Amino acid sequence: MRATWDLLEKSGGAGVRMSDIAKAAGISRQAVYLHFPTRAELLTCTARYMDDVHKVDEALKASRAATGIERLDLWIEAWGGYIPQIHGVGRALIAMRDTDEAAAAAWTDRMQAVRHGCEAAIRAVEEAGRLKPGMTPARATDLLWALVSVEMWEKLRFECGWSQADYITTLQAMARDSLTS
Amino acid sequence: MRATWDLLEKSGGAGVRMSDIAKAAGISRQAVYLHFPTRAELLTCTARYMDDVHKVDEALKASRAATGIERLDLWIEAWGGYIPQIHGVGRALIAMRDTDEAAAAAWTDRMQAVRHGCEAAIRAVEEAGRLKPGMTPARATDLLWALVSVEMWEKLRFECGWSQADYITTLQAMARDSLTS
DNA sequence: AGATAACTTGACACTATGTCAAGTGAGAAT
DNA sequence: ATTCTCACTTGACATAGTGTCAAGTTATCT
Repeated sequence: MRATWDLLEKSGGAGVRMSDIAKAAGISRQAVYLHFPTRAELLTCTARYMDDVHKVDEALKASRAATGIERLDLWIEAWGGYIPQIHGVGRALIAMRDTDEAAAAAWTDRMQAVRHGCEAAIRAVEEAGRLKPGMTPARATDLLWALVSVEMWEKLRFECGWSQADYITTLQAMARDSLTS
Repeated sequence: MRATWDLLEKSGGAGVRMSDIAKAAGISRQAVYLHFPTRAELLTCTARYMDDVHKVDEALKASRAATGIERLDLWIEAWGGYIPQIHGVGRALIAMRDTDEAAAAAWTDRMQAVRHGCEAAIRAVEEAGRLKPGMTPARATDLLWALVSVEMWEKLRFECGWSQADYITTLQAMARDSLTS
């Protein structure tokens, strides 16, 4: 899992084969399959392992403590700050989605967790009476979720050349402008 | 190209092999290579063919005639309305990006054209003096471009279950709220 | 009658994942 | 001291899809 992590981080998630991972781990390609039945499984286990090492729960604690619009800001900062760290594995999983059922399910599952974070942030805004008029919580959650997606981050960060700091502050502003009053 | 189009439209862009396309076109798999050297080439030619058939230029003409914020609205409506039609081919090209250099270049090229549309729309807003304070044209273009990306459309349309009409009106509102004053 | 273009069939190379079988070497159990 | 077990090794193979190549067929044009 460490080898997978390193390689995917280095490559940005593309072009990493089972044989590359095996070589990096110092074992034979076949030996990898003694631990993980498929590539998809190796990837998802690696993702979970990274969550543990990064102590994701703790990192998101700060945003959970806040209320109202501040909670929205902190959520974007927390999750948006985590994206770069999981980007390699995420990219690899996203690429496998089209052909591999298990990879699709694993990624959907992870993104569902992110969605719950978005939902909670929007609920905090609503409870503070600051949800934009005409906007339902469900719709606001959808929009926020799409806004903080890995694909959006990739686009702004790499294709548009934004810095990570720009990404965070601009997305915070955009969420505030379009979801709150 | 017609067979490719049909199959990709039906499948949503995944799981369409050269042999499927050949069969649908009523020729042998190898014969496809007499017309298109690679899968990537077939896909990009099909995309261009679709642009021709759909008369994209004409469809975007309405938005080009408008000014100010109306132009932004019309641009989102025009391009956003075209996404469903090219989605199959787009999806297939996006999926190939990671492994195929040519596919990556072809898709980037197409998206660059969309970017120019975004740029023009933002310029119209700026010329009307309605660009959000603190927002540069470049940054606004980046944001609009990311907002109207195919990936964002897929997420809202399929993963969130929005209707096409919802997608258009909500994105228009979002762009207005976050990019204009 | 012959040339040409658009095919056909069949075989093959390549890449990557995943499987299988037989063997090896180190440490634990007895 | 022997045997057992486990984590590995090597090598071969199946499968799926793309792309290539060679040889043959068929309709049409000259």
